Amino acid sequence: MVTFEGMRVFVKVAEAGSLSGAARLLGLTPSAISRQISALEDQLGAQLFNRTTRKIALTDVGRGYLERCRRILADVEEASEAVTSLNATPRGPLRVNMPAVFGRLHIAPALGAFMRQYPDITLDVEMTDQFIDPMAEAVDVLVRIAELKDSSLIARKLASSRRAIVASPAYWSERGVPKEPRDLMQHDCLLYSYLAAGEHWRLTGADGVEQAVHVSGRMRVNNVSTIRYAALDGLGVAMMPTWFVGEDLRVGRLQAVLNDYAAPAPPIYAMYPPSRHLSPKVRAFVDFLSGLFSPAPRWEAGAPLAPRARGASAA
Amino acid sequence: MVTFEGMRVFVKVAEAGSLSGAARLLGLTPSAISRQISALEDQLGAQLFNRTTRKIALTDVGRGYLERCRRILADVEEASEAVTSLNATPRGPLRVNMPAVFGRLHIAPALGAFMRQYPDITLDVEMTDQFIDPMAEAVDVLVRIAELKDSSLIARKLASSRRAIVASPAYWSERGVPKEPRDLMQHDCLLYSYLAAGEHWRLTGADGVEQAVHVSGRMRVNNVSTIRYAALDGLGVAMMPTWFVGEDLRVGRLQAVLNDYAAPAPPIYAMYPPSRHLSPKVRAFVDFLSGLFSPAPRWEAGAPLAPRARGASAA
DNA sequence: TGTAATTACGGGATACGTAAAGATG
DNA sequence: CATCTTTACGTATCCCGTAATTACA
Repeated sequence: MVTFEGMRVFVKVAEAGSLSGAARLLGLTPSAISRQISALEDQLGAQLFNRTTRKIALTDVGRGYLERCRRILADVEEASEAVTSLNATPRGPLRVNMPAVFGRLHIAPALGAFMRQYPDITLDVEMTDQFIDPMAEAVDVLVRIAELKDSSLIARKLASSRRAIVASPAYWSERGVPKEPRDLMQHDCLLYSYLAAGEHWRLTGADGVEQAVHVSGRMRVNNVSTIRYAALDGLGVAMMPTWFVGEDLRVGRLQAVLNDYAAPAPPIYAMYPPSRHLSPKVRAFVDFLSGLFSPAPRWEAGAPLAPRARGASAA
Repeated sequence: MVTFEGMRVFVKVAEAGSLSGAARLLGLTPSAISRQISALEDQLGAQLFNRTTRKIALTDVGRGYLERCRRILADVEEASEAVTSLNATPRGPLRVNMPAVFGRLHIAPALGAFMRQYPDITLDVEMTDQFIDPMAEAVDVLVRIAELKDSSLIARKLASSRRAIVASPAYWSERGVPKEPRDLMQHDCLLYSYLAAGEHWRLTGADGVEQAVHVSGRMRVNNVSTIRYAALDGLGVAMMPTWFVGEDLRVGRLQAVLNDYAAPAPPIYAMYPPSRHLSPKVRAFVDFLSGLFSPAPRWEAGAPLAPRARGASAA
């Protein structure tokens, strides 16, 4: 079958007017050029050049073929450049999927800046909390808050998070502030029923020892927003990710206790299909997300965490 | 550099929706397909497919490239077909060069039939008697009357010819008919000055013995037509190619003697540049010429050659 | 478990360069 | 005689198939 390289050689020979000249231009030997042209002529079943041992001249057929070849070679070049330039500046549809609450709180407010920075990107944001298959759903980037499990996706850590023990200032004033994890057993705790272990809160002390405190309360909810509202209402103590209640803590609507104890919280990841040639739009978005949470996520920024009330634990 | 074969594989994979499927369609192994796609992606510096081990899906870049590839491959195909179809039916400009006298006598009268048989051929007839370089002059076919000499051209013999000893019936009546070559020494011979050996006529008898007869006369001309007119006028004996005086002999304006002796005359050749792929228009014309003179050229067709007058050699 | 994609490895086809021959100005 | 085209020949490279690996349904 006729080959791209054969066409290029043919055009070069026609331009140079000789096989030897084309050979010099292409950095090959005349024999290689001769064979290329012969092969092309055989494949076409027609003579492209009239040749003597001294000179060559295009045939009528060759002249017509030359024009077509020039056009085709230009098209090939243009196609390659289209790909690489498409690849150079982020553009085109970008489909991202993120958890609803986290997305609304920490990503959505910044998307305007992203859209302004990359005017050729069309953003399609979907917020769902269940994990999805990015290949099947044609999603380019996935934001997930979860411990990394084996996956066929590339995961880039955007931020870490921790859980805080929070309640409203009114609640702490009324019920007292716990000094140690076990004090929580005396409190009305708001339980997150999505986790099976919802009734045990695990806290790791400064000494590295983890304690599991059995907590109880009158409300069990599978929805973090409901828990937050309950906490704001002074209905009890909640253990919530800092990314979720960071603003509440900063403005003092909620106050955190036992800040010397660490509670595990899954990090936030951006995930995307693996490929040796990462598309610029995906790279741009992931870089954008990464910058959003570095050097430190906003929810960890300086803010009053602890209640001012110093009352002892309630009776 | 990106290759047509790579493009074909890419399109097939996109159509099949899987590397394995494309491999089956193309009669190759999945590994070959995988490498082809990987190489294409490397050359373009961009990902064309999102892949898992189970399925592949075009990227946005790949979708765009696919369309361009389809277009390019169609153009390549069309260019090849244009060449082969152009090459299939004789068409286009055909430049032929032939000797003026021979052309006018034996080719020109038949060109009408040729033009009607090949309506797509544009004929450009040039009549010159000197040999030309078909490459330099952009001539496709050359008709020459000459002994074949080393040449870079393909020569196809169209017809053979011989020389005849002719004079007008009146001349033979007046001067008598020669019975043997040496009788010619007693005649007024019309000499052709183009040949250096014009003053010796070489005749080969039935026994294969060649005799060189020294002839003389009062006219020496470098132009066969002038010699013919002189012969018609009864001015003397001429040795002329049968293709030139065939008609005169047939109608009896001239009569030939010594018909048992053979005189050498160069054959008629069609010549054209060598090429492994002979263009149809050239083939058509050469075949046409060949048919024109076979099985026997008109000038050798049955005709009265010998003078009826049986008078002995003149004194 | 079966199928799909990828990678390592060995063998064969392809294409190059070198060298020589033929030819032309 | 210098240069251009073509062909023969040896070699290096490329590319394919086989087989093994990994991943996914």
